[in-house]
Amino acid sequence: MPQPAARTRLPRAERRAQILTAATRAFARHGFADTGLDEIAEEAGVTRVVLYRHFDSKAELYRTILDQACSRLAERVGTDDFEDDAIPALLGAAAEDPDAFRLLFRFATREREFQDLTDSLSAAAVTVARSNLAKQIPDGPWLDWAAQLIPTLTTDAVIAWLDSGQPDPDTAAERIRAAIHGISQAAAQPPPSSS
Amino acid sequence: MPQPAARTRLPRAERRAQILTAATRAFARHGFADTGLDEIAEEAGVTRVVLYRHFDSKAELYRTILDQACSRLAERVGTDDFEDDAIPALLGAAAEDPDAFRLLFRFATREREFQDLTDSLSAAAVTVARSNLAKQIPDGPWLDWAAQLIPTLTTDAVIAWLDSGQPDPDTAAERIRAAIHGISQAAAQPPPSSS
DNA sequence: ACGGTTGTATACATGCGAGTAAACATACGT
DNA sequence: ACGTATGTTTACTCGCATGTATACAACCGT
Repeated sequence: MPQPAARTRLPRAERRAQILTAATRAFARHGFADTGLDEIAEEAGVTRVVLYRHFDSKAELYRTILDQACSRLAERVGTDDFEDDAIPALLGAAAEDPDAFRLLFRFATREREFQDLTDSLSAAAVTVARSNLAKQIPDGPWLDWAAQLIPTLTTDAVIAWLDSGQPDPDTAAERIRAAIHGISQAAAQPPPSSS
Repeated sequence: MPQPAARTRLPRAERRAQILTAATRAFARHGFADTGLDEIAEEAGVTRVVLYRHFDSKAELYRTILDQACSRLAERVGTDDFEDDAIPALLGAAAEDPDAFRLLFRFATREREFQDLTDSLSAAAVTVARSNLAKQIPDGPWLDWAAQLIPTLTTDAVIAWLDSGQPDPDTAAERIRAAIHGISQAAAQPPPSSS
């Protein structure tokens, strides 16, 4: 039997879970629009028909994945405020499910149809960053600049950390913190006295 | 005449150019897949049919835009090496055509069908960053990390600069440079001797 | 005033991926 | 051994955005 890959026939709940992880992996490569159902089915080692026995549509499957990812993230990092240990928490979440993290921050945040799911997240991040920076940076474009840049820098740094093989998380947290500090320092430079 | 918007009837070449800029604006909002032809047509103040009198397909239109954007970028920044004035050059290019810049770095780099157009660009950026960092950072995951992160940080910083209203470009260049420096410093920290 | 160019309107063609249906196959619990 | 749950196969339907065809309208140079 040259088919050692997938053990067929899982109980419903497990199959569902397995489809979710497989789909997350598949979507994490090219996002929603550029990932076909057949691709997902193949990734799960299953026929396209089976997908529909567990999810009503491609969109519902995707939303389920995104919901789950957001929930887990909120669970680890906290919704409202970003404590001092937010970065280690973020790294933890990313390490726990790298595909979900990549999917969320590399693709989902840019996808029209699903921005309702990610907007609150992003907006919150920017707001928090902004309020943290407000102590050091006067109101104006440079505050906007830093407040927008820092959240994306953070998630990009985490993704780069994943891509580079997840070296020591404590060091990573330290360095990401330093990078963020670098930005806020840069933005807090002596007022743009020009020349 | 309740139609003050678009002056109709342009000579062919100008119409083509106008379509290109309008399409760039439209695509820059949600990328290739999530932007319909009707949206583009409306943005150009023209019927969908007219688009096809100038371009064979949506894909060809998109590739034309991307080609142009890449060319202009290369023209300003240089293909091979990143001189010291690369950042001001990048800011200049972004200011000259913000939509194209956003389109290129926020969407096109993540779109499956067009990665052939952007991959060389991205790959070059990472390589250059890497060689620049190699002086300060030993080979290993942290070098990978910084080499991947710095290019994306740079383009994200430029986009954030655009979004915040393009305050003084010289200051911006300075601050982006500082942010980059921050990353490379962070990555060059004393070897991960760990706790 | 005429011929070509540019644009409009409208209706249609087409393809592709999502989604459905129905018949068959086989593991698994009991 | 039997019935149910799970999965496969195959062959569909369907919607929708892309792409096309045709006839009409108006501007523009000469």
